[in-house]
Amino acid sequence: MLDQRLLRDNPAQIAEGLGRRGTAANLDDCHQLALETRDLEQQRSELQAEGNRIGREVGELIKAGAAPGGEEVKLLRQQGAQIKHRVGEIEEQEKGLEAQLQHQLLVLPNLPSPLCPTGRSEADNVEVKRWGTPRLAAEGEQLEEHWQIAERLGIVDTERSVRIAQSRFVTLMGQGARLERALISFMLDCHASRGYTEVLPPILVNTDSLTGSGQLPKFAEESFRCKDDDLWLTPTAEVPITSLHRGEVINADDLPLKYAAYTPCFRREAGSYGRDTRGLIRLHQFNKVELYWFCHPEHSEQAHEQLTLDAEAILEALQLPYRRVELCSGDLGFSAARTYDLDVWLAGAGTYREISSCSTCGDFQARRASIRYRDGKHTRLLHTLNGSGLAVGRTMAALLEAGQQADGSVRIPAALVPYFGSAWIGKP
RNA sequence: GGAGAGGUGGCCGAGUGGUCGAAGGCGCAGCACUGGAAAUGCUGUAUAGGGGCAACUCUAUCGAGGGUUCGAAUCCCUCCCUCUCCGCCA
Repeated sequence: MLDQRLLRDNPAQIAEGLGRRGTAANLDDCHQLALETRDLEQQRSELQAEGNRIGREVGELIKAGAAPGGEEVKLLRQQGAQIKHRVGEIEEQEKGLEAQLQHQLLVLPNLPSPLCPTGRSEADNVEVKRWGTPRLAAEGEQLEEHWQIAERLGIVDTERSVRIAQSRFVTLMGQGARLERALISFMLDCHASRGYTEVLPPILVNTDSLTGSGQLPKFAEESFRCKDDDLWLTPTAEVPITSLHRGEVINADDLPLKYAAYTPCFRREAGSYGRDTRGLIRLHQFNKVELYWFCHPEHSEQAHEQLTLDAEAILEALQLPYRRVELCSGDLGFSAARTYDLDVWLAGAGTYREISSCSTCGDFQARRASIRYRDGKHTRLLHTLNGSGLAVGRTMAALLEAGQQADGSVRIPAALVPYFGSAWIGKP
């Protein structure tokens, strides 16, 4: 959520930031609302001060021996009642405006960081780094896509998953299931050794949690909902982890807090009909290990670099070639101020594919979720950062395509062997 | 699901209508004492919002919302949450 004070004092700055995102918003309305709300608050608090004074006076008079029913007291009572009435009226107005303002603010996205390159769409994103050598088909070699490999090896059952649930769900079988589990453990261990605290949070989350991280109110149609319970299936561990400290004040000395959380993630993928219909790329349910930092505002830029490096460490350990792309202002997610996407090389498909998205959200989520740190006498909003480390299904896809052999088997990278228990899948 | 108890400041805990944002204690910070420390003493120590260059000041907040009253932590209503016991259950 954006700062109300900034909205009152400098709406032009907000307009400029939203403009860079390509978001057109009726800020005039919003700005006006913020000013009116403040004015009403002023009026109200003056009246309340007057009312408090009268109340105190009545108390003193009675204590000093005045008759509780006497003229003097009676007059004050009438005044008090009058003020109370007016306060009530103003409060009602104020509540209405406040609700409107809140509603408008909650659907405004974060402002891009000054460091974020300006651009309109994906096409304007900036590649900042490449690692590894993408595997290309050798002469006469036909590289398969991961879903072909998986089907052939019998490690993913798509058809029966439709029976169990519906399309865009998969069931992993045998070595497929084992590989997924191995990847999760491997990633968590890796991050733990780099200073992250492992977290296994609830994956049903309440409305406040989704609002805190920015998924609600604007993107309700993206999440699965248990409508009898005010609970939703979490679309990413970012949601429960943000709320892990919702409403808290954290000692500056304890920052940064670094968490690595494995959760299944659930997304309705509304409006993606026909895209990535095969394989492990786009599912209603998928596994992800998420990295999350709560940090001091002064350190968040550096933290963003570090978090991204920590995600990249997994790709490098698995010897998966990737590129790092900085998203332009027009391609940023709702809560992000700045984002690096990591795209892994899919050898069979012959393309780079997003496998991680590492964002700094500045104080945007912290304001929504009221997460502050104590710095001496003051409490201030801290900064939150998140990034996939990594999306597990897509990692498996990349591994299958990268490790495929002429004999139809798949070679497993050395780092994963202790977890997977074998260096091969489907070795005859 | 059934029965009961309870929600007050960082924590413990007092407070049943009137200068109560809230006694007391613990914790924490500063100062004094000390060669240094402990112990002791003194002082300070919530959050949010508004106004002010600032000192400061006003308002709100005792789980949440509503009501009674000139005045509510305290009385009334509704809701939420936590804990204990029983039942069921991985």
